[in-house]
This record gives sequence, C-alpha cells and structure tokens, in this order.
Amino acid sequence: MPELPEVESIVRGIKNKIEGRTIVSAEMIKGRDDVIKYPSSSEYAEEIKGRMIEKMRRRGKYILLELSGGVLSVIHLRMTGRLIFVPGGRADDKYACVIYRLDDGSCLMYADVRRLGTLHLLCGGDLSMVKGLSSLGPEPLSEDFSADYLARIAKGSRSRIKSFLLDQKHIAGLGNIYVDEALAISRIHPLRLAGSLSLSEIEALHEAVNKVIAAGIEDGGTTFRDYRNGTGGKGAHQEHLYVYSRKGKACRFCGAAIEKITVGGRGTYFCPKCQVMKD
DNA sequence: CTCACCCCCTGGTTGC
DNA sequence: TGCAACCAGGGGGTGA
Repeated sequence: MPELPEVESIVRGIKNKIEGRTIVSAEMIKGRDDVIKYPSSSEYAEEIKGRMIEKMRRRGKYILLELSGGVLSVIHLRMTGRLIFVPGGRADDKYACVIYRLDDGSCLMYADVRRLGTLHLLCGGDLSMVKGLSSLGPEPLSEDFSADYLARIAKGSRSRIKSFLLDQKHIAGLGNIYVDEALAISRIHPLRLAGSLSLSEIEALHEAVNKVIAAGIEDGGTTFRDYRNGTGGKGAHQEHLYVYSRKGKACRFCGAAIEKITVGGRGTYFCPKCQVMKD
C-alpha cells in the first residue's frame, strides 16, 4: 500500500534515469489498460508518444510526469500499483498494464495486480480531471504543515483522529500504516475526536507525523506484500513499526499486547496502554 | 459536516 | 483437498 514514503522512494529511484528521455511509444497490455481513466487508452497512447519527460516528481501519493508541450501524466498506485524502471527494456511482468518505451531502449512499466490504480493524461493544466490531486492538503515535512496548521484544521472537527488524518484534504500522503504509527508515537487513541485534542497533543502528533514519514523515507518505504520501489526492490520500514500489523505482539514502549479494531472501515492497530481513550 | 456503505479488483488466508 | 467467504485499503460516490 504505497503511501508518501513509498511513492517518494519510487520517484527518487527512477527520476534521474528517465528525466530528459523521450517516450517513443506507450504499449497497452490487452485487458489491463483499463487503469487508464482519461482519455481513452488509444488517445492516451497517441497523445503521449514523442513527448519528453521533463520532470518527475511526487505530490501526496501521486506520481507526476511533466511532459513536453505542457502535458502532465498523473499516476496513482492505489493498493497494488507498481512503477518499475527496466533498463534493458524487457518488461515481462505478469501484471503489466502499460509499458512506456523510452528513446534509449529502456522502459517504464506500470504493473498492477488488482488494477485499482489510476492513470490520467492532462493537457493544458486542467487538474480538475483528477479531483483528489487538486484538493490535496500540505505535505508532511513542509513549512505549510505546521503544528499551528494542524491545530487550526482540527479545531471543531467531530471526525475521529484516525479518519481525520487519512483525509488527503487535510494532509497529503498519509495512509493506513503511517497514521497508525504516528498515533502510536504521539500516544493518541485512534477513536479520539480530532477537535478534542489538546494543544500539547496536537504538537506531539505533528512531530510524530513528520518523524514517521521521515523514517519511512529513510528506510525506503514499507513492504508488506506488494510494495516495490522503482527498481523492483523492497523497503525496510516494516522492521521498525510500532503497531501496524502487530496485533497481539508486545508494544515496543510498554510491552502490552497491541490490539486491532476497525475505524472508518480500516484495520487499526494501537496500544491499549499507551493510547488511552478520553473525551 | 460526518457517517456507513458500496464499488473498483485479485490473491492470500481462513474456515468448514 | 476443495471451495467459499473474507480480508487487504485508497479514493470516489451515494444516501442517511
């Protein structure tokens, strides 16, 4: 489940290899090209052909390829999407959906077991086609994401803090794993209402979000099952998790058994001793 | 505004 | 062993 650190790791690993390269063609794999949401896959292939990749960057969980002529390629991996750079150009993944052939013989492959990922090609800077991208909140580790900002948006909110943090309009890039981790580090129960947090709790949470995102990037992401970086490798942050996927195991802070509950339909892990419910 | 719920989709795991 | 139910969860959409 690629979240900010995973997507960042992909971009860092591929960026230097594809910037400046021209896309010779986009090969659509039959029956798997329905990951392309706009325009049609044939128009997509026609429109992207011959364009140079001027810049690759990340915004939230989105991968953005700025192409020549003001065209923007937007890729969201959702659950099982992978973007892999293949130097020799022999992309033979069973789950390949789209293969971008580059002018030096290499290729960039989009593969996705469940095909929940989404690919868009936007001309003329119309971001409204990708609703989530145009309404993204500030990036963790950025100046815009301050404790003050967090306090301001949380104030008056009746959402549970877990759901609140997962909302990309509030903060860009957090997903199920890093939200649980940030709440564990700041010792906040996932069911707390966002508007009920004290200033010191907000400050602790702000710091925890930055800390866990930085650690995730440092470790090259978290690989449970599906995640792979831009060259097919695994991340290492799964070795350093405090609560996520650790049901029944000992809390690294106090030794109590980690519990699992459902919050907003998501599996949620927390330490019942460190993260006490109030309100 | 916030919620529950459904959908998208497949593979791994669990239960009988 | 086989097969069905369930789970993983990001994000869009809908109706309460």
